[in-house]
Amino acid sequence: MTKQDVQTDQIILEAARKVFQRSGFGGARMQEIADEAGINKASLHYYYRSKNKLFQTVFREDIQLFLVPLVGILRDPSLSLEVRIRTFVGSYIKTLTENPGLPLFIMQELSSNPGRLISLLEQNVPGIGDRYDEASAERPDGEHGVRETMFLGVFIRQIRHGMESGELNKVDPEQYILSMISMCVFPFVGRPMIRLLLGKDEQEYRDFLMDRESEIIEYLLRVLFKDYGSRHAVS
Amino acid sequence: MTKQDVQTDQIILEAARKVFQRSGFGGARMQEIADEAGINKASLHYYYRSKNKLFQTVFREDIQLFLVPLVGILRDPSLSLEVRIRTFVGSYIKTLTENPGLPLFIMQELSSNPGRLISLLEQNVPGIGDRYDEASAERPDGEHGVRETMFLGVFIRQIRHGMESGELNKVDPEQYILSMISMCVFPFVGRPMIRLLLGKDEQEYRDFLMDRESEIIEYLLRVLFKDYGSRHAVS
DNA sequence: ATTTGATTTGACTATTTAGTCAAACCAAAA
DNA sequence: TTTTGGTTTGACTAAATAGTCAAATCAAAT
Repeated sequence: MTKQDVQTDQIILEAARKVFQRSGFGGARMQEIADEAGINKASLHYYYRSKNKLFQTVFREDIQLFLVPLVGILRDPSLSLEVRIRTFVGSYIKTLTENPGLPLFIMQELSSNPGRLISLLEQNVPGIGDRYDEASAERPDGEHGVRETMFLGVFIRQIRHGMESGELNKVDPEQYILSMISMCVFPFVGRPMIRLLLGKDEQEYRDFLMDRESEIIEYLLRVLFKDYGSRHAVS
Repeated sequence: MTKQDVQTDQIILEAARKVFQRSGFGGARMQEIADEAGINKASLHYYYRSKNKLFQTVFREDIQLFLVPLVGILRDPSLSLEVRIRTFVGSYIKTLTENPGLPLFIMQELSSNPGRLISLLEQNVPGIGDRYDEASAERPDGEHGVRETMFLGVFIRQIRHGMESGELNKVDPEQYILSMISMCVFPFVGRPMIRLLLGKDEQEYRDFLMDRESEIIEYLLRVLFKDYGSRHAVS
């Protein structure tokens, strides 16, 4: 019957996100989440039956946010290779700047419970976890070698083509993608350590991250495109 | 009086390392550590007074292990730029292959408690945390701009020199270092997610990581050295 | 004003968990 | 064999924590 301006369940969700990201599932306390949301612990349970349920809701949203650039940009068949790289890096840096705690949280929870990701993704993309599970060696022939193309197939084929046509330097496409993701994500995962190593305060590090997008793109294109040096003559 | 073949405190330490790495400080249970070590929980407290004490011991060792390549190789004044890069990547990949859970654990704990790193390092390198602490803006002049050279100064100066002499492409040295570290470390931090994205099982991913060292070095040199293309003509 | 149904709360319970302790154990020295 | 001092253990305590519940509150509809 009652309707508030700002929905309580959304406030709770944001509070929970904050606390879970700071302390992980095991370290998070329901009381802490209630305090952060400015409500009673009993109310917390009124909205989300249990800690597990609350966590699942937060985590499901987070993982989706994290995967959007991957499934969206990397699979879009309309993009040229260079534009795809530029767009991906730009979009990922943007997402992560807006949600700095996201990747570490996801990595941590995935690491302590890898099955969680599988079951979450299975709901959207049936069969994706097949090769992940150690035990499931059996699979009908004919599907072999297709699995890896689920998310990244378009991108990988594009790189292979460019290599065959002689336009690109020789690289392992999977290694290349991993490097791309690494350079985007790690600065957020390793923030405190990097800050210390580079001797930067919070503001300096934010500025540093602002410059990062173009720097990464530069590396990626220089590594991949044979003619990059001549296209962008370096002083 | 009694001395065992394998020291109990070492067994405990390894068990604790395993559990802490899996669940973090907050999520770890003393009972779980005791089980993992095959001893009674009371014995656990006999050897390490408290959970905090045990954690500190584990974390101190881990952070040291993680920083060895950084402070060792990156600061060694005797190495040429190319050898430094090659050695660093090789050494880091090796360390992380032997301790796959290390970086995620460190990143997580550092993130939920950044002060911990400072106080640990202060013991060895007094003054290192000065710029880290938001509040400490005041510092005697003359020391400014020297702070970042604490760990990375040798490396950064070497890159600057090469750029001035025209041997190297223009890059931001700090961004370059971050990219190098990112490409080494992230594959271990994001293991479960990358495995899923690339559709690899554990064995395949291990093989994939074995090839990574040379691939990263290739990227790094190609980005940095102007003549890399001609030195290593790519078919 | 009264009713109604959703929401909020303080007080409660049950369980988990870090940490303690006295007694038992054990291997070597006397 | 007895003693000694480090080690191990089961049983315990105190504190923290997830989850419950009946009563109070509140805002809108009648």
